[in-house]
Amino acid sequence: MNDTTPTVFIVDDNHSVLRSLSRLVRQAAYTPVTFSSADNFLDAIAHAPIQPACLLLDLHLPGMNGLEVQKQIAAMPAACPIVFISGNATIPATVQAIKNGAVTFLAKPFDHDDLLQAIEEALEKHRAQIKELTQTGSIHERIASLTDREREVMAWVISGSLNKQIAAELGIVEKTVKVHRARVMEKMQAASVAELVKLCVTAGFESAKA
Amino acid sequence: MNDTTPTVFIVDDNHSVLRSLSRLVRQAAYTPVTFSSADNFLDAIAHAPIQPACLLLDLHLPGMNGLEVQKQIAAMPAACPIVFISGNATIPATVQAIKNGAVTFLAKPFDHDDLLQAIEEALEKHRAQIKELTQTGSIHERIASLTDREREVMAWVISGSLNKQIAAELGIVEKTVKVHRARVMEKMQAASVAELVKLCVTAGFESAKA
DNA sequence: GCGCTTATTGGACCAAAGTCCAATGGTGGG
DNA sequence: CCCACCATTGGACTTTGGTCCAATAAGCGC
Repeated sequence: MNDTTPTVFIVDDNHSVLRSLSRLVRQAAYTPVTFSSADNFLDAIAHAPIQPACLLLDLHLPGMNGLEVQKQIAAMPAACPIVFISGNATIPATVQAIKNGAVTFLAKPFDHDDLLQAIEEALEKHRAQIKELTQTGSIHERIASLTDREREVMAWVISGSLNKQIAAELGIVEKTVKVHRARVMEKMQAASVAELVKLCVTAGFESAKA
Repeated sequence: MNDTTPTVFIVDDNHSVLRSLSRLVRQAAYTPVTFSSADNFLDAIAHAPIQPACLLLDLHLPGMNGLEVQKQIAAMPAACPIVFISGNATIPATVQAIKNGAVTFLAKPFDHDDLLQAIEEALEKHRAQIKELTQTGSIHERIASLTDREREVMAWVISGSLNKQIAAELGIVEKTVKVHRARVMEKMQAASVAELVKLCVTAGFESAKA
């Protein structure tokens, strides 16, 4: 699993389809990994390391609908983008799939170039997703390293409150606020209030304000 | 045009379709406004006031494709959400429509409830869009009221730079930076650097940093 | 109990930011 | 030519923030 070629997961209950898709993917210099059922796939990726990948998913699967699979994958942190494939797709299903974030929906028979293009788009999307995730993840770690009091002080700081106002709000002395504030800046690795605010915005940390 | 009932634009080249859709919309307590060609519609909304609305658009139009219309509408500031309608839609067209932001894609024959639900979703989306727009619009106005120099100083301020650093960067004295800075805070109606940063973030104003 | 973390506060001090005052020079329009 | 706007700077002063030093007290796990 330590190769540099992106992984392309393929889930289809038809083995001959799996084989031909697999061959196409391999020829495009990707690493195909096939599954004949949704459950197998979900089990496999649940514990897999995060790396650029995408999923070619048949809409019609025995037992579990493709849209169901999509929903479950979307709930995972580093959810990989999905390219739907189906022989007899309906408009409503297509709409649902795309609205839920699928990269595209290919109706069989499809052009091979369309598939490769879709895969590339999906991989690019996943790369951006992973990058985003590692960044915000790092910020969340820093926020988690704060004590409750420090988080509380930070919430007031990024709301633009003065130290004395924060002190009054928390019922403590301004000096104490300064200490917490200094710890916050240190732990958050922010050199200025401006940077701190940006970190909190990208991490979705809400500011206080009574 | 000063009613409180949301407007539902309907564009279709088939007059009987227009009539029946119009009737449906009216029964749902919305105000239908019909157009038999895309050009007529585009002309009409180009100068129309901004208010909650949505568009029921036939994919197949004489002269201009529905997706083309979508593209042109998307380029407008307060673009209203689109609900596509088509009798013989293809999967690729559906994918494209949704990826470009359409609320949904209804294939004829469709359930009346589905249409009404789609309209409601589109209107809700537009309301949020308008709200967002008025907020960011107000911020953009304030940014526009700044002089070039003030904008420049603001870019450095929200990057977390100290006054003396900004001064060095712009080749001026710290005192001058203070003056510009004060003007920036006043014009931007920001009580603190934290607020200023948030305003710039929501407006998409990028911070400096060599 | 001892050590660790956390929250709290004090004092002294410096750097930075904000706020008044006032002034000069350039530029463009009426 | 005068006015309005803008960028620029100076001085004096207050407020605020940041940084050292150090200390006390509560809670918690081994």
